[in-house]
Amino acid sequence: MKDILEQLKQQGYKLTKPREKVLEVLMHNHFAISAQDIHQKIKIIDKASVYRVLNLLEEFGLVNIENVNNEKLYCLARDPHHHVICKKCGYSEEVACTYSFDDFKNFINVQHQLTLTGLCKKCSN
Amino acid sequence: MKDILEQLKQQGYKLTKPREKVLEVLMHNHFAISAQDIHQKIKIIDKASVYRVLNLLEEFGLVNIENVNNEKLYCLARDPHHHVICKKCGYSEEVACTYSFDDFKNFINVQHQLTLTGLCKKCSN
DNA sequence: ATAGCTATTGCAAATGATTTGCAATTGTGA
DNA sequence: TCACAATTGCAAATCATTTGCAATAGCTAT
Repeated sequence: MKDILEQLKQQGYKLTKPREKVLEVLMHNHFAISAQDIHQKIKIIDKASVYRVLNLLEEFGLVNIENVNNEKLYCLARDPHHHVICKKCGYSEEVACTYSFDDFKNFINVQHQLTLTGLCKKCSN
Repeated sequence: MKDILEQLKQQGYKLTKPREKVLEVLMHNHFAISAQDIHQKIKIIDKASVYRVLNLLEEFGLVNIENVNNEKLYCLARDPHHHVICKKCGYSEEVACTYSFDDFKNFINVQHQLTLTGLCKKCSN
């Protein structure tokens, strides 16, 4: 986490409580989590600020994003991996990222976002 | 298109104008398009109905979905492929889908949704 | 330490995509 | 053609995310 905060600081961004807190939650949460749920865990921080921090992290490619039920789920971009997420209950499991891209001729700064959704065993009964 | 409508009919769904019109737009549009833009092209159909049709198609796995700027983009699921989409202007190009999944032990009915976003040449100046 | 400048925050209100309740309409099978 | 259930259009509600702005808090130089 220090790494990331330092990295941001080097870019001229201040080291603030919202940034620290949101990163803390992401650090301790190995699965994809929504902005709403992050805010739930750190109510001291305003929801708008949670969104602002997440957008900053996204801009720097520091988080992976997945979309489930019209809501973005965030996860720190450690090793490239994704999640299978149950559409009903939200249960998820890690999946290694095996995707490799050719270079894009006409695009720069391409980021990918893979969302795998399905029904977990429990919910499929 | 007849195929899809027939397929739905076989499942007990009625053959209605909204379903026909939305499919028509998707047929003629090889790139990812938003519900809003679909509605723009067929204003006779209510926006709510456009959404209902799209959700139905999604349920049946007949469309691929990508997420750009908090908005879902739909594309008929013909051959497995995706799009690189410019975050700024919306310009997009097709990309073959090279993703292959292992079987999932604890999930069924897994669908994948891959979104590639970046900046196109024009917008990167 | 302090002062001062600017980035960042919290708050409340706005936005915008998507969903929903319900009465009216329409497709389908008899 | 009739009757019934599914589906629509409309308007209002939801819900995630964004934004304007005044107040606050980092950071740098003194």
